[in-house]
Amino acid sequence: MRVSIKDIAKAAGVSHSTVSRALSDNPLVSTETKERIQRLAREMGYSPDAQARSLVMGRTQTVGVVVTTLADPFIADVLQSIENTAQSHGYCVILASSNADPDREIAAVKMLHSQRVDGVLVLSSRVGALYQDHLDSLAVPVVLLNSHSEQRGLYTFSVGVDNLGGGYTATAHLTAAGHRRIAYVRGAAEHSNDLARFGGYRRALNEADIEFDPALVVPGTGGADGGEQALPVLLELPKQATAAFCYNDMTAIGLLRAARRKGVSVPGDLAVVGFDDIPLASYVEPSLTTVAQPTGEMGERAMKMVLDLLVEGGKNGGDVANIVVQGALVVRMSSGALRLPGAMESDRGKG
Amino acid sequence: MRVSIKDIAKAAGVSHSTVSRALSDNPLVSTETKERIQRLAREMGYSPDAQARSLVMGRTQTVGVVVTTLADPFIADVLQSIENTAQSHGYCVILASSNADPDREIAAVKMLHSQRVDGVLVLSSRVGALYQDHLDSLAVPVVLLNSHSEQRGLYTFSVGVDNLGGGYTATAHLTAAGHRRIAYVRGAAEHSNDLARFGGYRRALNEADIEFDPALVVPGTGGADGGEQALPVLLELPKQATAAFCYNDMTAIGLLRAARRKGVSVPGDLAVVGFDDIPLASYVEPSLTTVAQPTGEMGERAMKMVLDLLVEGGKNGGDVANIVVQGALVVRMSSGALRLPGAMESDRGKG
DNA sequence: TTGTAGGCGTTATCAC
DNA sequence: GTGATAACGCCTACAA
Repeated sequence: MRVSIKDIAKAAGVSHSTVSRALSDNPLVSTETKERIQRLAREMGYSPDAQARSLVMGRTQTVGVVVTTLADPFIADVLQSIENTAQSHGYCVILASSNADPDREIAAVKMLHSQRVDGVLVLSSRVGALYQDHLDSLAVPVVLLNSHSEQRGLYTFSVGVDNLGGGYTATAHLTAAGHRRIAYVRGAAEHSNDLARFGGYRRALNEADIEFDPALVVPGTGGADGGEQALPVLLELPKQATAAFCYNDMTAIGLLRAARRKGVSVPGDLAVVGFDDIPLASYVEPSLTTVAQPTGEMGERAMKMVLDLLVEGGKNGGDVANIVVQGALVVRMSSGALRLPGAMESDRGKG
Repeated sequence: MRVSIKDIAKAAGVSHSTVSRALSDNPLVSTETKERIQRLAREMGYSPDAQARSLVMGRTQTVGVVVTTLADPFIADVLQSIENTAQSHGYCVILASSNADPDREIAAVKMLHSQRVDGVLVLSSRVGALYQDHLDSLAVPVVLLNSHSEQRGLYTFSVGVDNLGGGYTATAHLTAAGHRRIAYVRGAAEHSNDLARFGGYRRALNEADIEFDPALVVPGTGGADGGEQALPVLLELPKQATAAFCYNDMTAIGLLRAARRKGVSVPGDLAVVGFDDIPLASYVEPSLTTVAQPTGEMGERAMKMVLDLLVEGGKNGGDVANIVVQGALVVRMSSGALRLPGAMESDRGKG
């Protein structure tokens, strides 16, 4: 049988209100009875009922996290960090995955609504107008993490990496090494992340007094296939590129793979830099120079943002409260660095 | 303002019980009023309060999932599948990560207890006696997924891959290719998974009339470092090994890396087979032959098991109800196959 | 077919 | 200090 405060009250010969007070360490209870009750509760295996508590408190101490897919290691890492932060603040995480399917997205939001979560975090999604409306109807703080939103929500804030700065850093690393013919392999068309990273690329070129050549911008997909398809395009250029900055690591890895097949030496013939620093990046051959997204920091800051908004009301009042974190350049072999690759950085995938 | 059934009742001019019935599609309500109420509920933006409902129903429609770390792609994949299955059955998932820390493990269980989850899934953990006791105290079905338990729990069931069968398949693949000096690189010492895979290795040798040579069994760690350290040991063998079956993919990948550095050709000088089929496996050079764990199937079956136990009472009555799923050999380049590697299998890591 | 009343396990507001 | 009593939002006998 499940033991409630009433059971404890009976056993202790007091009223259930006294038990409630004793368990919440209310100073209005004599130390003696307090201790007696707390001991009793422990002995009887009492566990407070969060549902009942939320009902009367109006707070569930719960946040919802909507992810597109857990197969993406970036998302998994951020989620891990969110969960850690939530846990250490006494919050628990309800997980909902959408597979980027609009129907499931709104189903997820409805579910979180019914669960009366105190806040919501949305990871790596494209938040359309309809989705945004549903999020708004929750009337709880919403933090978009690495997400692209078409429309500003009433309760919506965001955390993301500085894509422009990252693109700049990556490209500047190549110009500093003396490259002047630097290609940019794009991600999915018209994605704001892609646009921003591209902007950083152009700024770095500009700063190095390199004239921008549209021919050096080749389309991609955001996946490895995009990088593979980019190589032949690069090879057919009248004036060869000596380096390529790719929208993300998967694109870069596709490029690496294609290069190996064609006998193009990396970094000898072509230096390559990616973006994200997924686990794969340190294992490919040559290991990939890239801009690391601070997943841990992003998850933690996003979760703390929700927590803050919970105490401050949390309605978005015009003043933008969006956080931009900085990526860090991780220099490995693919960009022509001379130093040895770092030690193995993880032992993921133990079976 | 949050709208409750009472608000709807007022607006509709009926009692709240009628509203409750109408919303749960109870046949005792006239179709007319039912439709009127349902329309009203929609217009007013009603969302049922799951907490309140659980309180009276005694069921939360919620399961807890305890993971050691989300950084492990195997765990992330299984979790994804669990969430999908839960969602399509109207359940929601509360996530708790433990980082394999005993304190956090029991904290997680307590939290899930307070949340009154209807069932719990534990992923890739070593479930010690203390942990098991806490799980038992929940008095809800517990399914251990790919976990090693020291002690049988009262409400505990399990789902896991056939490690022995997988080890056999992997090794038999090598014997079939004509190898007779086959090494086994172990995982973490004394882990039951390792023991079972090793058992499969021995069975395959036996079946191929190859005498077991203890010198061919070299220690590992379960991580890439284990594989790296294994190579020199293999090279110093008086009678060279021509193939190696590794405890898992990370071990195999470490071995591959070390081989490349030493100029040992794979699969020419040494054929290598792993276990798990993590995403990395198809990207390393040469791509890794391995035994794939059916993560999707495992997650789905584990979740369905919980669901089944929920209707059937769910106390473990002696008759073992443990599920063993089969791994599938994925032949790539590292074992000397002649056919080309498959197309890119995923585009993880879009940033 | 509908309304009334009670209770699920808490916390909070009163009196005493 | 402590004990009744009333919520919180919902479901469900039981009555009408």
